[in-house]
Parts: sequence; C-alpha cells; structure tokens
Amino acid sequence: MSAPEPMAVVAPNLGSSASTLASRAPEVVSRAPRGRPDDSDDDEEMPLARKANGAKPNGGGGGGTAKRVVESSSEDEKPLSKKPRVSTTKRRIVDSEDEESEAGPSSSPAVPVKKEAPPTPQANGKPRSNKVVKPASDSDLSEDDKPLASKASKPASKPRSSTNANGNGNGNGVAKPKAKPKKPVSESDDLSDEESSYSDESDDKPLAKKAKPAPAPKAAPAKPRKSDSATPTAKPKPSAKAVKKLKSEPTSSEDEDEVPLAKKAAPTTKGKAKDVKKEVVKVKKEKKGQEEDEEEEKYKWWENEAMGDGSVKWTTLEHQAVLFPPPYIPLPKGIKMKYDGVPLTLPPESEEVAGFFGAMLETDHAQDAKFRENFFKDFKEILASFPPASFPLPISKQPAGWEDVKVKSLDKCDFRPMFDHFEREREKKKAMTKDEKKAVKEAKDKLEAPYLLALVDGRKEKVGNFRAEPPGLFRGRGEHPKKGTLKKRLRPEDILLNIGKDAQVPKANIPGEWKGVQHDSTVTWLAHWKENVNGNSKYVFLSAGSSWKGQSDRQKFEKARELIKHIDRIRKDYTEDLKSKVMADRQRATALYFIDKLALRAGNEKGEDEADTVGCCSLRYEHVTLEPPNRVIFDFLGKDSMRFHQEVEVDKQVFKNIKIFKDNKTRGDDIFDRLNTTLLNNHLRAQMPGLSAKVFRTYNASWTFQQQLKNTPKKGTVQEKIAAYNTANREVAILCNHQKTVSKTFADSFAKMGDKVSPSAQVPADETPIPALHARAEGEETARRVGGDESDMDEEFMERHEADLLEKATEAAKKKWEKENLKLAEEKEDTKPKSVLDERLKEIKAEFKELARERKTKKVEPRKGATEEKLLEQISKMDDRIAAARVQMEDRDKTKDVALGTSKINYIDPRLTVAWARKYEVPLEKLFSKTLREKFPWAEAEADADWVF
DNA sequence: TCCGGGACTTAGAATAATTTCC
DNA sequence: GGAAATTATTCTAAGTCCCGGA
Repeated sequence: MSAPEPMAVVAPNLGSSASTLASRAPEVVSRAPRGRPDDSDDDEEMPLARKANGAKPNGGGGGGTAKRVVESSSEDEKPLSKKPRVSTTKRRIVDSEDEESEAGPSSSPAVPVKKEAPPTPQANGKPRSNKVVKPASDSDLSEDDKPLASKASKPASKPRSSTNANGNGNGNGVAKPKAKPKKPVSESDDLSDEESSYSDESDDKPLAKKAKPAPAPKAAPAKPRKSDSATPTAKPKPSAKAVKKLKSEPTSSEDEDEVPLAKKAAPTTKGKAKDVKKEVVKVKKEKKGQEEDEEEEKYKWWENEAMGDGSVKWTTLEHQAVLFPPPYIPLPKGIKMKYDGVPLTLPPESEEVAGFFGAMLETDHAQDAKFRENFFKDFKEILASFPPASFPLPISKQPAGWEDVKVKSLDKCDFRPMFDHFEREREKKKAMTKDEKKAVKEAKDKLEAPYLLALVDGRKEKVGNFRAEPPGLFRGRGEHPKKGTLKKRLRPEDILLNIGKDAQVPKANIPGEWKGVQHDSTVTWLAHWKENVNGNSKYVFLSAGSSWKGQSDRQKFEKARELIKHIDRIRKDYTEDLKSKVMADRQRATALYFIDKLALRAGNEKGEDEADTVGCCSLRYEHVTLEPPNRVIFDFLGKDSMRFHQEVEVDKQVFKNIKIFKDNKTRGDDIFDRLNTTLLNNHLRAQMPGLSAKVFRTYNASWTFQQQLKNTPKKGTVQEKIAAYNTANREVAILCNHQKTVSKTFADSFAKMGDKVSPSAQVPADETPIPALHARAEGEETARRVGGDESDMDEEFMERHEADLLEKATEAAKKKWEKENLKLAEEKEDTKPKSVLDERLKEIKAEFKELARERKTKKVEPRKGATEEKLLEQISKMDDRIAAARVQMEDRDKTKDVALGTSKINYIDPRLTVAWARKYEVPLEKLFSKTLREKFPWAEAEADADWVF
C-alpha cells in the first residue's frame, strides 16, 4: 500500500506513559501484591513487548498493597539535572490490514468526510508498548545497527565539547559534527532505482547551511539593527521592514486626522503616564465585584471583523518599560566566603558573584564540572577587577605572603558561610508574621503597579515579563557549553524601548539613560536587550492574555484546522515521494513522514556554542538505528535536552530510505544531508499557504485530543469525566514528548498512597481495623472472606499496623492533654494532673491489647452499638475509598514524568476543552486555571458544546 | 543563494500560592 | 495551625520561522 492509512486511536489506558514506567521499572522491595482485582485485565491488555520483557503489569507498584517503590536503576540514581529524561516507547507507525483489525472500531475512517478523521498520528495509532531499555548484545547486531548505548562507550575520534553525564549514547560524548557539508539538491542526486545506489560523490556541492564558522567571542554583542538609528534623543528611523509595511498601510499615526478615537480621547501625553499609574493602582486594589465590571470592559478582539495579521500592530503605545532589580546590597560583615580556610573580604562587585554560586551550593549545578569551570573563569575575572580587600586577620596572624594570595582553585573556595546566610534569611522570611508578609507584598505591589499595564491604542493590556532579568549564573539546559557563565546586571543603557511616538518616554527606576527609543508599530515588543552570555535577544512582550497574543494564538489553531483540508493530499504526496528518484525529495518526504507520525520538531541547525540537541532535519547517523525488517529506533536529545527514545515500526519504504541515507556515512553525519528546515518549509508552504513543520504538531496534538475525548464516560461522575480528559491530555503530552522531572518526593508520597490502598489503613486511628470490623459484624468467616482473604493483610502487617496506630493514638492523647492544660492555664483554671493522661493512655493500651487478642484468637466481641447494617455500610464506604485511591495512584504514577501543561497551553485548541466542558457539564475552572481562562477568552466565546476541531 | 539575526512561540525549572494533612 | 504536598504562576532558556542584505 502506498498512502498511509489513518491511524487507530490508542486505547487510553495503554498510553506510553506506562512505557516510561517500564523503561525505568522501579524496584519493588516489599511484598508482592496479592489478588489485585484488575490485575488480569492489565495483563490482557499489556502490549507484547512489555510482556516479553517481563515488565510488571502495573509499572512496578501501581496497585499493590503497601509497596515501597524505590527508584533504583542506576540511571535514576543520578542527579536529575544531569539526566536526560527518557520517553522510551515502542510504537508502530506502519499501517497494515493487520493493524486495522487490531485497532478495532475506534480506527478513524480512511477517507475523511469534511472535517472528519484525518489520520491521527501514531501516538494513538496503536497501543504503544513499553520496553525496558536494556543494552542489546553487541554481537547480535552489525556495527551500524548496534544500540546507541553500546556505541556510546566507544571512544570517539574527536571529542565533543560536552559529554552526556548519563552516557546514554545519544551521541553525546562523540565529536559533534563540525559543519559537515550537505549535498546540493540537483539532478545528480537522482536515484537510479528504488533501492538506490546513491553514494556520497565527491563532486557534490554541499548545502551551505552547514559550513558555519565558529562564532566570534560575544564580549561586545552587536547592537540590534533597529537600534542603530535609535538614540534617546533623536527619533530613530523605523526599520526597513517597518517603513515598507507602513508605506502600504493607509493608517498613519502621523496623520492627525486619522488618529483613532481611542487616541484622541486619551489624556495629554504628559498626564498619560500618571493616568496609567493611577489605573494600575486602581486595578490592583479593586475587589472581586469590581473586577467583574472590568471584565465587561475588556476588549473582545474576536468580535471584530478585521482580525488577522496586518503588519501594523498598534497606533499608540504607552508603557513603563522595564523594572530593574534593586542594586546589590552587600552581605553583613561577618558573612564571608573562605579561600583555603581564610575568610575573604570581597568588594560588593565580586561578593555578589560569589553569592550567586553560594546560593546554588546545594543544587546539581554546583557539582557540574562545566558549570563550575565557566563560573570560576568569570569569578576570577571579576576578582581581578575587584580583588579581596585583605584577609580580615590581625597582621601577625596573616599567612605569610598573604598579599600575594590569589584565588586559583574553585575547590579551595568555600561558599558555605554565604549559603548558610541565605538559608537563614529564607527561614526568617518564612517565619514572618502575616502582617509582615502583607506589608512586604504591598510594597512589592506598589513598586510593580506602574509596570503591570500598557496602553495599546488606548486600551489597557497586561504586560508579561516587565522585570529586567536579574544578574546571575546562566542555567543552560543539558550540556550547554556556557552554563555557569555570569549573566551580567542590566542597566538602562542596555535596553532599547519600543513605544508610541507621542507617548512619554518612561524614566528608568535606576540611574541611566535608555540605549534607545524607537517607534516601530509593526512589532509587538515593548523593550529589547541582548544578554551577554549567548548574545541572544530578549524582549518584553504583553502577557499571554493580551489581545495580540490571543489573536496570534487563534490564528495558530485556525492554521492547524486548515491543514485538515490538505492533510490527505499532503500525506499522499509525501508517500509517493518516499520513492522519488531525487534524493532531496526522498529525504524531504521521509522527514515529513516522521514529523507527521512522530510529531518531531523541524530541527534547525545549531551552533557550536549551544547544547547538542537535534530535531528531525538535523538528526544524525547515531540518532537512528535500524532493526530489520522495519523497526527504527530513535535516540536523541531534543529541545531542552529532553531525550527522545522510541522504537517504531515504520513503512517499509521509510525503513529502506533511512538505510540508504545512512549508507556510506558515519557518526556525526547528517541523515538528511540534502535537507534543511528552510527547504522543508518552502515545500510545505507550496502545499498550503502558511504551512510549516510546526503546524503538524499543533494539528496532530489537537486532533489526537479530540479523538481521545471520545472515550469520556457519558454517565460518569465529574471526577471520572475529568480523569478521561486528563488521559486525553496525557496522550497528547506523550505524543509531543513533554516531560518533567520526577519530583524528589514522588517515591515517598507514592509509597504513602500505597499504604492508603490497604484496607486497614482506611480505618481511622481510633477505629477498629477492618478484619475485626468484619468479624464483629458477620463473624469470622465473613472477616476472612471480605477482609482477610481479599485484602493484603497478613499477621505481620496487622501487627505493624496496630503498633503504628497505637503510637499515633498515644501521641494524640498526649497532645490533647497538653493542649487542654495550656488552655486551662490561660484561663487561670486548675490544670489536669498527669494521672488523667496516664489513665487515658492505659485505656488506649487496653483497647489495642484487646484488638491484638481478637486478631490472634480470631474471636471477636461486637462493640456497643455496632449493628451489622452499620458496619457493612462502613465497609462499603471503605471499599469505595480504596478503589478511588487505587485509580488515583495509577494516575499519579502514569503522570509522574509527563508534563501535561505544555500541551494544554500551546498545542490543544482551547475550544476543544470549552466544547467538551459544555457537552459533559464539567465546570471549565476544573480544566483551566485562572491564567488559562484569561489566555483563552476567545475560546469561551466561540465554542459551543458541538464545536469540533 | 547564503547567512545572520529579528521576532515570536514553546519549554521545563524554579518559585509562590493554595490545599490537604496531621 | 503549621507542615507538607500539590497546583499555579513566573521565569527565562531554547526552539521555529522568516526576512533582508550581501
């Protein structure tokens, strides 16, 4: 078959989050679970790969009783920050009749009707099986097909600038290809036949994109182009782009007659800034009711006819620019870092930098070699300019030649006194009274108030990141070659403002003049600067809830919806091109196949001074391994150095192609040497206006979500419906490889939950454990049947549990007695003597002794007032609680390393959520936080219960 | 055509706020 | 009521994509 068929929707309970579990199978160190009700189901649905690998059905502790889960794999024991997180998944993206039948009735129809059922991405095409990642035996595979892990250990011919601490074989630790030339797209690329005998001919001209010279040192970053003409005094010339756009734009802010009403109505320029401030303070102080009134005033841009991306974004623009952090306040006199055991008196300039490191002492960064190296280089530099004043010791006690002592080794630097000081300060802050905290908050609010809002064409809009980034140490992700570098303090001289011509130029809150002021109405940023570490541009934009961001968000999703109309044709085209005789076309088609099916990012070229991460177009030889007949294993670090590790079964032609593309290449070589993101996107734009690689991610994410939501139980409780919603969300997050660090407290809290699932733990401290309860209600037989046999309680467990309860009850009684006495003392009444407490403790002890006796003799006396009915009701409630806790536990486990937020914020059309909430009568606030509702007001206005993507 | 870089979106970590637990 | 856990928000790094100049 040639055209990819639509892919089946995956069963929600088999998402690959579980695969992640399997790949990092936590070790169960306590007893195995007994008779979990859903074990059998799990087993039945467990993908073969998992079964074959002996993965535990529930990902290692999901439903067992009182299991202690210990993250025990060597990988898991490494510091999180050093460890690229894994999305290890096996999936199948090849389509076959076989698959269709497996997929069952939930498969999307092959030919969509109108907006229906374009094929969904593979994430949902088939239950993704899980695989425990284990090193394959090298001898099983040819050199090329060896798993990356084993290859990684091979010494690279050329050392990379950075290595992967995890040694996971993502290509880190291997020479990063130095601008390997790509081949030209020319007729000479023609493949003679389908199998192709393509070879890397020497006369092929490389694609120029790769040959990037090493960047020059960025000590003095170049000014932004637009600022070249921008000075604080003279009005700069708008950028060429702006001029061009403005020329074609009839609305000119210079034309007095055409000044929009909003502007005319606005107060005079001088008074405007004050007015903005006043408004801000007012907004901050207003209570809920008033806020609701404000709501109504909000600009509903989505109701306007003329929406869309005209090049001119505003006519008038007023704002307060950026808020600089307060200047550095030197530490108290006694707080000093030490060098070689000797306290150093540092001038504020170098003390501040020392403090940056000191504050991070307990983080993984401070242990990271590259981070330390970069920090120390910059620290030494600042020390050279601002050296220690002297050692604060009497002259007689100074070490010999102390004047010449130089800070030469980071290992001899002791920042602990600084760290301890920061900790104490933090504790102090925590211990502040409510009023003190309130006062601090009020002061902060007052300071920030003027910066919160901007006036865009007379409308109030929230500003996003108005704070100038404070100085610190650069926290690059993954193996970033610059991590630890000093990020310098910004001054007004670094900041270029973009503001309305007639607006008052704000004054900075620290001394200094702005770098420049421009009035470019074709852009949406308010302030710009270049950071010193990488020379990257930073901007102040309006907040996510602003009309500018809202409009562009909506356009993004509309573009993704437009793709629905073209997707069949595009898929057909690239499927045909998989066999193209032109190498460039064949590579493009193959890349597109991956972008579409696996939701890979485009993969722009990256520089030497960045972390070595890749996307589709920049995949290299070592990132893709082939396993005949048609299995492809991806293992690479993507955006933010997140590991992408998946095994997929692909179309045979795709498999063949990759084999061809890898031919005659070696580690470090690009797989797609005739392709880059520009070529790919140019092609896509020709297929559909405005189409680019990233649109596929949006489209596939939203489409998948819509399909997944069909699994919502119509008659379920709100909780059950939300669980279905979250499952759908999770599938999308997995598809997009959105990961998060497993929280450090996860193992503990998961174990606690495990205890909860135990029936006996459901019994409050002052109540009788279930078996006894059952026994009292129905006699021993029932107790064994209901409580004893079905639960996971054995003698040893019960003993331990009772001991726990006794301890808790004793503690509670003591606290109660103390509290009562405290109160009595306050009221100047006689306190209760110790004998009262002793009496109570005696009673508690006796009760537990009785319990133990009942357990041992299995003879139980019904308690006062305990009727069979009451006790059965209690049992039933407990069973419900246990069931709910189990569901919650599984959910928690599946989501522990999957970040749901990113897809909800960026990829899932919010109208889907709104429509679903309306259809299933779930309050929207249970799905969208306050900020998300502020971000998506247009979705609430547009989507009714029947809205479809 | 190539390349640099401007402008914007997307991303996980860090931190703050809120809720739950004891 | 305070501590711990959880959730929401903020922060800023790291992507994408496209434009314009050489």
